[in-house]
Amino acid sequence: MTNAHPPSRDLPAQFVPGEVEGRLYERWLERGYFEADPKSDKPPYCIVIPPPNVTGSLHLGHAMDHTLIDALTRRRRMQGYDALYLPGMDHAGIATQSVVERQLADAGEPGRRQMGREAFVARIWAWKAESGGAILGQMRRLGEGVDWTRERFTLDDGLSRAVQTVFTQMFDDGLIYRAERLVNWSPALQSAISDIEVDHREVEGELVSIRYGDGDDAVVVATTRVETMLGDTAVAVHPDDERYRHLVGRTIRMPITGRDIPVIADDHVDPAFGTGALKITPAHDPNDFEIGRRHGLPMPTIMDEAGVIADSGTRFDGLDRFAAREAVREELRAQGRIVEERRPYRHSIGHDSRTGVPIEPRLSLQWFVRVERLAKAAGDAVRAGDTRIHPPELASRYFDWVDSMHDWCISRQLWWGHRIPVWYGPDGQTICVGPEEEPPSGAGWRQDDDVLDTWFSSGLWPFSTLGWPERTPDLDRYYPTSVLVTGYDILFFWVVRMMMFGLYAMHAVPFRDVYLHGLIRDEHGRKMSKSKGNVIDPLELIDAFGADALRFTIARGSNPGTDMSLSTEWVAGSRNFVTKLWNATRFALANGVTVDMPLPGEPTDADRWILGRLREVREETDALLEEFQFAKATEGLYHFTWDELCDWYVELAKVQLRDESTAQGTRAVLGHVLDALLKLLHPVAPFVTEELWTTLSGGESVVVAPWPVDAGRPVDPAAAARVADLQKLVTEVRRFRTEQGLPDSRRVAARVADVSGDAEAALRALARLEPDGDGFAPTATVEVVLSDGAARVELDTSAAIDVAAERARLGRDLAAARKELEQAEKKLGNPKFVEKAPPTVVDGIRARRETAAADIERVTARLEALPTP
RNA sequence: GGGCGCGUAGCUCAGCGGGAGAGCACUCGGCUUACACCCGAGCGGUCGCAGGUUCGAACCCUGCCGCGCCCA
Repeated sequence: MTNAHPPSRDLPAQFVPGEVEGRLYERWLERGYFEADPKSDKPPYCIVIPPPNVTGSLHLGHAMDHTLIDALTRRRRMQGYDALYLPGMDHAGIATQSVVERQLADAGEPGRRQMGREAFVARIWAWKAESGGAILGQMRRLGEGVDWTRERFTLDDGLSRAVQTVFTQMFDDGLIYRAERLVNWSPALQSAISDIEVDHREVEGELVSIRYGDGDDAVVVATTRVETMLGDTAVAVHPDDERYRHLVGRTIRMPITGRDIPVIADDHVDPAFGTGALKITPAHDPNDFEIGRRHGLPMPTIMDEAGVIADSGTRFDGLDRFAAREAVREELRAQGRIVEERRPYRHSIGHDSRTGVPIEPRLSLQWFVRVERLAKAAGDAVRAGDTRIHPPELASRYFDWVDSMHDWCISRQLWWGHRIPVWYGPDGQTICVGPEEEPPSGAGWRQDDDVLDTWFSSGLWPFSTLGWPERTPDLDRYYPTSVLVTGYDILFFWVVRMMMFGLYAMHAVPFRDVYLHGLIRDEHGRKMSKSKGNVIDPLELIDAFGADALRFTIARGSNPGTDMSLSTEWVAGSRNFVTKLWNATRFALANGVTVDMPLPGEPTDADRWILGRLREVREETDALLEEFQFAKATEGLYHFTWDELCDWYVELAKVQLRDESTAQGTRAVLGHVLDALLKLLHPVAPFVTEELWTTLSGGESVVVAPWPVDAGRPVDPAAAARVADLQKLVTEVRRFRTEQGLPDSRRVAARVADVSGDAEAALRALARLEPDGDGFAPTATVEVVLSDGAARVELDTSAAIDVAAERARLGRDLAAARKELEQAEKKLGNPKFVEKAPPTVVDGIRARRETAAADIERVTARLEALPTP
């Protein structure tokens, strides 16, 4: 293999992320590693980005999406797939329009209505050009392996064509209709919004009981929105309610408006609730609307788009709805109409999820998607397993939603978005104009003013980005996409819509797997919010600790469907891990390690052990990643790297490297393990692994290096057991030293019995023991029961030992062994246990009993041998 | 009100039928030629409460208490 960049075989003492990340990323782009190739003979793998809003900047939620998607696609690329991570952004209708409107207001410029539609939309485009770049820059900082040649925007020409095409098809299929309905109206946005854009929250309001009518004909009704009485057109009671039977069919005179309204009987009135009589305001309450429809009641609208009382024919016209509430209440009070007031009265009301303003149900003419058939298909596809939801617990939420979905209001009274492709003619014609058709011209024709809900276009994202409605090579190859990665919070907003549209337009699910991650919270599990001041900016974390550290932290915390807590300390911990990896590789390089050296024909126990562990870890990592278990996979690699490779193998390697007979084999094993480990870590920590792997291997790039399918060797249980014994022995001697206050710098003469030659050399190095020379006079003995019998280390501490400390140490050992013996004997003393438990379990307990008994005997002897004070 | 989930070491979490774990924090000792962003040794928990199933329960079942989320 020829190398464009001959490796320099050594590394700076410190990894400084800021100095290498940009350079590496540019190199990856130059070489086109991230560009997909539909003509390739490799199997395809595709993930489309959940498009961030152009308004914003990357927050930790995005960083999580992006880290996980990038990890999945990088791994597949290494596994030999033609992997496509497709980037793009969402025009985010309401959010973006609001931002620009606020900018205009702040700058004291004319508002959008004064500017006019065309100028205002042009203004947003200009702003988008400027702000859209911020996110792209942040994605590069995170190291995302996206195919920039395929970047898309929900409002670009191709995607707009896709929107128009789907709209037309659905219109022709009768799946899109226009109707006057009571919709969720946001007085703040002055637009309709869909059900899921409404948050229901408890508020402290008031419940006011009002008397309508007089004398025997009086009826008391209660309401939390007194002002709506201006739009009342009936009072409803239950047909079987004796209290009101005499009133049904008669009229009752309203206070303030002086209108006579009918008393009607309707089964839906709950006679047990309140007085059993209900005021009916059909144009301003969903239930009242239904009752009004059933009884053919008039439906006067008494508020305008901004929530200001209008056309009520009363003096309250012009008052904001909340001011009107007070004013109407006071007027009623003055007229002696108020029977009771409960305040505060806690009840749940809908709020516009974007602005937080209470929703005003409003009767208006809007466009809807008839969802029944589409939602059923979306549910069935998951039931049939065509798309799998991870974690499965969240599938039930999905089913609940699709199985009881209401028609979707898709028109928005905004300007920024896909304009509804419907034209109205001078004689009342309504025609839907497809992308290949010319809109009607001539006097009296005009296009619908509204734009589509943003989620309408994001719902098409998995195929519109691949070129639909054209039948492009990309579309043929990458649809259905492989996985969708997103937060569970937009399961309904987005995932359901993509399922519905994908099945409708493509007749196939949009993705095979859906991985739903949780939210990133602060270090105490609280939601991050600007008002709490606990928001962490991912770029600051990248600046402080490097992109790899942030990515590693996110991956390590991502259990399916579960929120994670994150603090700078955690990211610092990941940075430390990256540093550890860096230094381990530096150690290898300094000792002449390269990859592809032939593994030793006669590996040492340590070699066999670490190669076996590598095999196991690689298999676990693969299995976990296939199940989207990012946290567990990452955690496993963390511990393998730190606790096994660095803490033990590298230390043992130092001994082996000093010995001619094992030095070369050790280099080969270290090279082999690091080669595989760097590859395994690359998907989550791309920068540091690239820098280390290219230096170590001289290879072109780990981005395109093959995934280590054959890493390691089959486990050698005997060798593994001997290494475990050695670890136990070393730890026990270290413990003795610590208890005796013997610093590491102080070598202690020791005589070792019943330990193999190799192990003894390792023990002496790791426990800082020196040979027993002339005049060796042991002052203490450390005994350890190992898998094949007891080992003994006699130590000459060259002074009287601290007997009290040693007595304490042995005392703890004795207590532990006694507890162990007691537990084992209790179990074995239970005949039912011996009879019913599996033999392997019983044998295990027996072995523990024997070990404990031996420990007690040994420790007791040692204690007795100690000099008495 | 319905549904889902969670209560395990000071904090954040993993473990989900057979010996209570991790990271951080804390204590003690160390600049041991990869690493002080480090090394070594430790401290720390009636696994929310109460019943039940089982030879055996943090783990399965039931109830209760507390918390979160989604939907009404």
